[in-house]
Amino acid sequence: MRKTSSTNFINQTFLEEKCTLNELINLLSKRWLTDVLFSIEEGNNRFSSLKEDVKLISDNMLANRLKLLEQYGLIIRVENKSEVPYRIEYSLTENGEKLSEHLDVLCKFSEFDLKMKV
Amino acid sequence: MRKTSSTNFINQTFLEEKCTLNELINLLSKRWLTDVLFSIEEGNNRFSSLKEDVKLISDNMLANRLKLLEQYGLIIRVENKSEVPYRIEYSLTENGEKLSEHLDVLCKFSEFDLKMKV
DNA sequence: GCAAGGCCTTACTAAATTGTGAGTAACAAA
DNA sequence: TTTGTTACTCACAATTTAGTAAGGCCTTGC
Repeated sequence: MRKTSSTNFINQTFLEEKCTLNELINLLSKRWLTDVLFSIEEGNNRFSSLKEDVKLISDNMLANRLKLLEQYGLIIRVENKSEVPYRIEYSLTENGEKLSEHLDVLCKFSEFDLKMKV
Repeated sequence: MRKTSSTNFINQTFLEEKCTLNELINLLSKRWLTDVLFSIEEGNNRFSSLKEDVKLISDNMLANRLKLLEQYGLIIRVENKSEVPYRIEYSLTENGEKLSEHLDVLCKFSEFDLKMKV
């Protein structure tokens, strides 16, 4: 739970209200989040296959990042409770795909142009 | 100082090595950093004018973000010690401008397409 | 000589994020 | 009836990041 009276919170809110880019970057900066997004895009559409594909991620983090991605409308979660065995599928929304394309561009930039830290 | 033996550090390193995008996002996610970049782009090229323009930022943070931006080759710092009064100027590098353009695109995406948190 | 302005640095504290380990609910197969 | 699978949840500890307050160094103006 965040402490809404802290300077930390106030400053973040100030920046997010000034420009939505700050909110997007805040989201993207959550560890594993973009990796989960890309993994879903590559066809890993179940909790278990994501966990296998995104190496080193914990259950806790995976569940949390999936929830965030869903809240922001970047992925959708579909329950197939009738199926046996019990099965839930994730897939990118249109916005999720758009974002992924933007990230590809940024990725190329970082790969070829950004001078990395020493 | 970071503790290089922690899982936290190991995981971050793993992700950055897997894809440089993660390193870029880590950089961008430092609070105030993109705002400082944009402020320099808009012509605020001195410590004091940046401090005035990027509201609520502290000296400490501003100095740190300037250092980071310089390390990553996104801005350059020029000392004009001969000038009176003593004067230091910051400006974007070519890469800094490229990045700024990429961020503009992302900003539009976040503004028009991203569903924000409730 | 002393205060003021510009550009930081440092030590410290507060708060946020990430990781760990255990546990849950629903269903099925042995 | 115990065990296994899938998809999580929760409390807590470890780590990292951000903010605060004070001070330092250099130059100029009075």
